[in-house]
Amino acid sequence: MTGNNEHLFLIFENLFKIKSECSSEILCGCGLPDITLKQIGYLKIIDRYGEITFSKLAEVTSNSKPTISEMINKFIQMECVYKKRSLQDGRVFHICLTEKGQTICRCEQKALFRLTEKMNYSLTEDEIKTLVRILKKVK
Amino acid sequence: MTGNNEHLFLIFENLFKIKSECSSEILCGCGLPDITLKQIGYLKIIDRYGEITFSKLAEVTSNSKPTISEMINKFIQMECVYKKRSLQDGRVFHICLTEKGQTICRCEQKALFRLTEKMNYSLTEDEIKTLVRILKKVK
DNA sequence: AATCAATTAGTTAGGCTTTACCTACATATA
DNA sequence: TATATGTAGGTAAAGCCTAACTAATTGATT
Repeated sequence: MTGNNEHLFLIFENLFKIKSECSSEILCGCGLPDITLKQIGYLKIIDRYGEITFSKLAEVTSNSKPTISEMINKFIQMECVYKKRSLQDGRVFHICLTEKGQTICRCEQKALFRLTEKMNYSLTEDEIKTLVRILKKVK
Repeated sequence: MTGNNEHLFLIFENLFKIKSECSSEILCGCGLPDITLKQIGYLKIIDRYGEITFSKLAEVTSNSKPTISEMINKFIQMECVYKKRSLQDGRVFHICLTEKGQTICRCEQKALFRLTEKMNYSLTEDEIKTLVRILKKVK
């Protein structure tokens, strides 16, 4: 029992390490070493909406509009988002993620995808089926 | 191939989600919602040394000594570390992690351990052996 | 239909608090 | 005297705010 758990721990520690190396690599590739957790959180909200106006973003993040203006200006400098003027209403801007912005907020998913690619590469089709069958049971 | 990868992705996404729920739970349990990544980084350095003096910590983190004093005072308030006066030299203090401090910087390991416990609980011994055998191959 | 006031979206200016640093100087112990 | 740590006071950046501004739209009124 304990021996098994020990083994499992070491095996999964290795897998988690591989994944976190992938995500560090992806994030480093964006060239924004000083990005903060808060900023990533806001990028994720923008990603969730696909496109969002300043007012709506102020509303959903419970911030004032000037705070959002400032934040978005910084994001534009960082090349994470861009502004798109609305055709219906000239006062309105839609905030969209750039490629880089998407990479940052989907970093963990991309890293996980790389990990599964590595598995696909190292394992046979049968082994993968067995793996899926067993791990499906874990709740 | 692609189908397999898709399956693997979903299965592991679930496992990673379970683990990250565990680590959030552990961290929330510490009652320090405003702790920063920098602070956690410094706690990990203290953990690595086991016990460390102010001067040494200033040296290894490339900070000035007053910066360390200030940081440690905050950590003491947060109940993450305590000071222990050296018996050999009354000028020297050793900085040690409290239980809470250890919990914070070993949070990811504890979460991984909880995940493997869940696996142990959900799977048979044979399944675990198969799992270990297969996953050992992933590089 | 033309116009002008009110409303709305976003910006600018200026200010506050906290984090995370610093230097210069003070205190206690060796 | 030299060394370990502490105190005082200061800086820059992050992340927030309010008040006042500009530009576009809406809608009531002539």
